[in-house]
Amino acid sequence: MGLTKTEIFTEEQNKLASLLKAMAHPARIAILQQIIAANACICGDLVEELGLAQATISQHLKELKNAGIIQGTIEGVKVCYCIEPKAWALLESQLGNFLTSYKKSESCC
Amino acid sequence: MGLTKTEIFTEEQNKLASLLKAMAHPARIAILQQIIAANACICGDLVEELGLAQATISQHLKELKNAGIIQGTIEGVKVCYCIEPKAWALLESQLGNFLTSYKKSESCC
DNA sequence: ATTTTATATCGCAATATTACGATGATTTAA
DNA sequence: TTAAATCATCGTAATATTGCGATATAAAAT
Repeated sequence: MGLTKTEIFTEEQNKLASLLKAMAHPARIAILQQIIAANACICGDLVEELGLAQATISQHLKELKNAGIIQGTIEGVKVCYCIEPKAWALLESQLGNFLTSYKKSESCC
Repeated sequence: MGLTKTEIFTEEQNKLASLLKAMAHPARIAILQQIIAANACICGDLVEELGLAQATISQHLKELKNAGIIQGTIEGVKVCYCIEPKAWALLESQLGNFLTSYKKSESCC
């Protein structure tokens, strides 16, 4: 085996899982934080900021792109990355709903 | 290789990543939703609700437990699972901070 | 004591992830 | 045209994940 049975879950569950999966790595969290902190497109100075090889960073960026969380535009020799506002909004709403759906109750272990 | 270089990231980045990773699977999202929807401990009727084998569900529950997101208490023959309020609160605050740190700006691609 | 019920663990096969060196592609500079 | 800079992709090794049957464990019922 080794492959997730996506058929048995809802569209929403699968989508949320894939967004979370894309973020579920410290390097990718760091990348997103840098992009957000720059408050603009970041032209991959990420290799120097993080301590990972260029190929590795590129791969992480690809995963974030595939998940639709970021987008990259070619700017001369460089490529500028920024947050995809739609995906981020989806994440905020879906995750927000999910997280706030739990209310601490006393009738529990 | 194949193993994450946790040393080069902050404690917070690693912690958030591990929490996200634990949730980043449709089955585990479904499990959490069921636990939350029950608004109480759920005594593993999960095997019938989801379409996965008992061994698989047990494994997913273990991962959620290892991440500290849920806790299980033995109740006779059954085991009752519920959300770990502390972990959930951490998730809400950390993820909340992270998600709201991005403000859609126009100076972007 | 034995059986039933509910859950956990083991072992395995298939696949996915992580990391990186090497190489390729593309645009600007010389 | 050639060289430099920047990023993507390929190939590969190490490790992790997913799923499940088989089996183990432990409490309750008989």
